Amino acid sequence: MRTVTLKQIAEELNISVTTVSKALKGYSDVSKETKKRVLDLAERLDYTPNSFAVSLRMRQSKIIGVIIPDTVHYFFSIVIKGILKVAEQHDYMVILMQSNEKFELEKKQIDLLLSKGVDGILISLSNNTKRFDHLQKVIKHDIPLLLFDKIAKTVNCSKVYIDDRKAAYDAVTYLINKGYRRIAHFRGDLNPQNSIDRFLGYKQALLDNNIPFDPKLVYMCNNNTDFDDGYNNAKQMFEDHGHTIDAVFTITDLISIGIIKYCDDNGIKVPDDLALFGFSNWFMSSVINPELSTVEQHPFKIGETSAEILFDEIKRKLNDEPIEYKKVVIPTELVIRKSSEKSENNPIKKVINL
Amino acid sequence: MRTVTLKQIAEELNISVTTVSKALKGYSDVSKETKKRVLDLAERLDYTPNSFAVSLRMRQSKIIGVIIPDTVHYFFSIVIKGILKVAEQHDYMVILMQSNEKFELEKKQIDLLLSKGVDGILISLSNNTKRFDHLQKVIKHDIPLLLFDKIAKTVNCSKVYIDDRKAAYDAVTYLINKGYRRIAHFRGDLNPQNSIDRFLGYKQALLDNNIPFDPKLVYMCNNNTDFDDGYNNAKQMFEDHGHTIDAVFTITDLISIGIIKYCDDNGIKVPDDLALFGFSNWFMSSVINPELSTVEQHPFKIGETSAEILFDEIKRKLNDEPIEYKKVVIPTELVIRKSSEKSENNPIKKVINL
DNA sequence: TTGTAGGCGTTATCAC
DNA sequence: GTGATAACGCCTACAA
Repeated sequence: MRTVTLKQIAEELNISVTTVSKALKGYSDVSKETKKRVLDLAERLDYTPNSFAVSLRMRQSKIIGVIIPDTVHYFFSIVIKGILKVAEQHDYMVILMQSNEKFELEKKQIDLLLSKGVDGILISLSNNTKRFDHLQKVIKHDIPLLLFDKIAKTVNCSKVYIDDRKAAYDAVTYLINKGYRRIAHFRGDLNPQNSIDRFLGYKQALLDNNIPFDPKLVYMCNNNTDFDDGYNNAKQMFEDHGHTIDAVFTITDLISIGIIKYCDDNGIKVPDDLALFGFSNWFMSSVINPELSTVEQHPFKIGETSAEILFDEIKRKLNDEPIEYKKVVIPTELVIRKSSEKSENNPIKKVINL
Repeated sequence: MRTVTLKQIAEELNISVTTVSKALKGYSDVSKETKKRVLDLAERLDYTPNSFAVSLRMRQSKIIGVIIPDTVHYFFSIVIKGILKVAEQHDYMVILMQSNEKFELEKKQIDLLLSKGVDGILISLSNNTKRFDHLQKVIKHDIPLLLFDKIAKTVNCSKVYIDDRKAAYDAVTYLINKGYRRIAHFRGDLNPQNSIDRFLGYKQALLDNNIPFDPKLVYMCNNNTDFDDGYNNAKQMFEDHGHTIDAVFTITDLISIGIIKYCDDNGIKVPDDLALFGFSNWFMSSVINPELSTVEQHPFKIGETSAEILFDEIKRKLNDEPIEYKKVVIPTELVIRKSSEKSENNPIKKVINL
């Protein structure tokens, strides 16, 4: 099917392209009658403007780019959902790319998005991104840019994230208040900021409660922080410390779930023998046995907020209004479930706002 | 930063735009020297072609559209990963949309993608899509279209899917061969084809093994087939039938996981009191206790294959080669885990190719 | 080997 | 109220 253009409508109606264009866009200086004729014909021919031409002319693509480390990730898939919802409301489309945690790929994808002329970019950095020239480039091109979740503090643009340190602090404090004393931490890689911050929050909570920090109770999850890390580290921990550990605070729910598995396999009872506290509130955590206490990050909100801010910046740029970069910290919440509650008759789920 | 165009390069070098264009595209009829000068300057100015102009001129966007019912879905997030991988290899970008299982939204999104001039569309239909005019429109526009997973048999285009009926048949047959006789089925909504097909496979397996089909053993999951459906239906089932049921085959892993939860809460042992067999091999199923037997659908393969076929069609269309629609059935596999194995010393995981 | 000219489809300016 | 014209940036047949 040959796609229909303004020109065709104009010829059919024996009027000029200009008039057709104006009629279609509801300009006031078109007679009611011509306007009706144009609209009718356009409707009948199922006219849709050629978006390449519009974009070329208007210097606007109505597309934003989104780069995340991985689509197969409960957290990110919800963030995406939030972004898509807001994009839709703003009549925008979303190009999605995943960096697979590779810096080089991320860099290339930024270039691709720039060359595609997207109106803005949302990105959650890969764990291996330590240089930010590619982000500077976006800024230099004057394309609105927003970092979410995995952010870089030194880059000058808007950011949406959570306070990992506080969230971890709250979780560990909760455990301490519950009476747990020897609390281990299964942390993530040394690099990513959230791994560092959650560790620092853990440490601070101990110190603020006069519990000595023992580096021997900190285990590193190198394997991209997955299930096996939890399982294997649990094994190691019990070898190292016998059953002297009260509780474990893990950088991610998945790690806790690995621990649960190890405990299941070895007749260790959660939470009675070992309490667990995860991070992220993956769906899985609410259905596993025992249900896992964790930190809710509100990924949908993160996605929504990020997109809202980006669209605001896009609009401002269009109107030549000044843009001030925003830093939004999405509040987290502790989700208390069975894995951290020793006594039997606790409520299954209560959410604590801190 | 003002973005640099061919014209600017041309002016700077005192040559024509044409020559610059040719040089950049490696045409043979440009002197080595001019070519070098152009390339150098382009490099230095960080020239990138304006993709709107290119698209307008070439009638190609280098973008494909993907519509899925929901991003927050283990299966689809892996499909997306497969699509993104292949798209990247083909130098294509992907616009992602989600229909939220709404027909109207799906329809609107098709229009948006068409108006955006995407080179092809991959779609997994919403459960509420019963009319296909919007798909016909895509075909009429001569835009390559491919349906995956949730397909419509009557639409004339390429398709990638699994044989739900056979997969269900295999799963239930497996249970029967294991000795289970009274096997219930928690099915999905009446409409979606996969819900119907899995039910039919279940039924057929019973009949082929001389086990009478008892409609009372079929429970409907209306609530968008989620965790609660499994939990509540399990409750209902035990009320209806006491402990006379051997096993349950569920339309989705999540339903099985709801059942596991109910059993946990009520002292019913899986698999000893009740065996379970799910569908989809969600990640969760491998870490829950007991690990869940299920059907592997190979979503990554589905994504890859779908994208490959689409790009092939896009290429053929460009070259005016004939296109023949493909129907690819991705083979499924049973993943046997603990939830279906009564005796204690079975291997934790074995994959059976059927 | 280089350049001229036309056109992709749309929009904006300005003259009639 | 209407339309001619130019421009967005690029590509390419054709002329020089």
